[in-house]
Amino acid sequence: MIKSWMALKMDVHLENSPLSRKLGVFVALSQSEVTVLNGLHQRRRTFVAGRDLVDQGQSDQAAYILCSGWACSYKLLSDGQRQVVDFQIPGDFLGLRSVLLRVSDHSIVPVTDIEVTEVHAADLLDAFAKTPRLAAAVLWAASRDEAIVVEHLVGVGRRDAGERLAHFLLELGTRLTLVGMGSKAGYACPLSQYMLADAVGLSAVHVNRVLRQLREKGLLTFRDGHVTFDNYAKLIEFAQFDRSYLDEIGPLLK
Amino acid sequence: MIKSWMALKMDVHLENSPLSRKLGVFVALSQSEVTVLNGLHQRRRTFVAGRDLVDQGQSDQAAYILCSGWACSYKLLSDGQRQVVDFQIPGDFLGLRSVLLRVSDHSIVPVTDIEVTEVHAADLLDAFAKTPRLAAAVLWAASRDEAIVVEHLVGVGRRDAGERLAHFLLELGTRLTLVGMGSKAGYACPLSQYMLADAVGLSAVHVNRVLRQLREKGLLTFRDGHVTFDNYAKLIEFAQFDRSYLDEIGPLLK
DNA sequence: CTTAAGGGCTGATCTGCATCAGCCCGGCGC
DNA sequence: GCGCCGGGCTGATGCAGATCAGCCCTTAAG
Repeated sequence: MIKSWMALKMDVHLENSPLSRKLGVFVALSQSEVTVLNGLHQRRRTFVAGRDLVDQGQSDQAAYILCSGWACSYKLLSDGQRQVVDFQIPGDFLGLRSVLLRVSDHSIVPVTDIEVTEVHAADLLDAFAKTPRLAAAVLWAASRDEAIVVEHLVGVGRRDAGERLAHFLLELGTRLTLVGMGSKAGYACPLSQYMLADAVGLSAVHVNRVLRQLREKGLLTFRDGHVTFDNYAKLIEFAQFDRSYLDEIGPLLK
Repeated sequence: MIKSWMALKMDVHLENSPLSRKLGVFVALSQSEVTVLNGLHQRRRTFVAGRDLVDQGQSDQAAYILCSGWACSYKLLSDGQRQVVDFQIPGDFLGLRSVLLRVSDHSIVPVTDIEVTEVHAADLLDAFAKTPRLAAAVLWAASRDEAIVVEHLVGVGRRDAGERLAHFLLELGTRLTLVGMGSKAGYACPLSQYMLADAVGLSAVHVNRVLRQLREKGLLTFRDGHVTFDNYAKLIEFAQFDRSYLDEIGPLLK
């Protein structure tokens, strides 16, 4: 059986990559802009699940655009604890920050086998010079990434386990929907409960229990690599989810 | 008595603003670059402590550079809980993200009376066009802000109360030192224990207890608006503090 | 066929932190 | 003078979630 979160792997048309799809939701990209964008998708590479791509403390000038599969950026503490900062899905950048800060402050590991395209700092600057609107769009994407981390911080700091998990899974669903990999019904999700635990700052045991509660409340089901929203409206209400930070676009791009 | 965190207020020379001082730690700014940078410090404004500057959900195109005083960016949950995302000190940007995302996803309130200069998106783009190195420097500053939020997330998600507080106060100390407002001995700090609590995701009561423990362990003292590092080396060890995310500079600027 | 490893799931117990309740002190308006 | 309010500080109690210890199932390797 082909895992559906890999479906795009067989079917990436450059004209409609997840990145241009994501950006295209907000900016009507002109033909030339799409061309420049596609020009970034040159050096194609693949990585296998589980083997780190970037290591904390490593110097590396390259960033990547994720084309298919899921990745995970995390930080390791010296006592072995792990905090997942964010998961990346197709259309997201990997390690953009490592290009700016000399030392990567986090590690990145593919959750599934992934396909990426390598982007050097120079390529990006070139592209920006050609189409300023694209520069603004990428800057917007980076700001959105920061907003996601901020929302994540709020969840971990101030929401209880149930709300936190629900909010997190809703956010992923919204992001996936924007690139055509999810809907209000649910989405394919390759995360283990352990990874989920490291993301929301709980123990895996507790994640398991809370998922059961969410299921029993008829809100969502997390099973066999699939998230099902059993009652989308009630879930949004329960998690106090406000999606505006994910798809609002600023004045620079209007 | 003049509160020392306001000292700069009386003494801001444009040639040596906190922002250029911060950026200058890493990039040798040329005379013309400093001139462009100072050109940003035109529309000067002041705000009084406690009155919100930017409100969650508000549309606002202006960003600010903080010249003197402290500010605080936070998010409010509908049940009244508050999560402080970060404190801003002189040399930091306020609301840069609000310029890119149409709706501000957070609120900003001055902790003390503050002085800022207003920066419109257009000014910034102008400045970038004039000196690309400055653009890279500002981009670096934005990335650093994101790294700070990420580190904050790790603290809230995976560090216990003591480490978390110690790490947080150490980080503030390092940032203040870079703009000449702190040292390894300590710094003036206008935060109440309540604000601290909202930042590290604890209750004010517990913050109070943990501060006592840190004091009794001879690590640091938080009293009368002043943080004193009683044993800097031991504190860094205790909090597992690694400052590299605050002052490393990337290949783009070398 | 056997074994081992990873993931899901569960009950029992323990603990870090929240919550509630209250006191003390200094500054400020009346 | 008084009362009030914000901030610091403390003890008692309760609970959310960690930890420990285990069982089950599926997959893959030997």
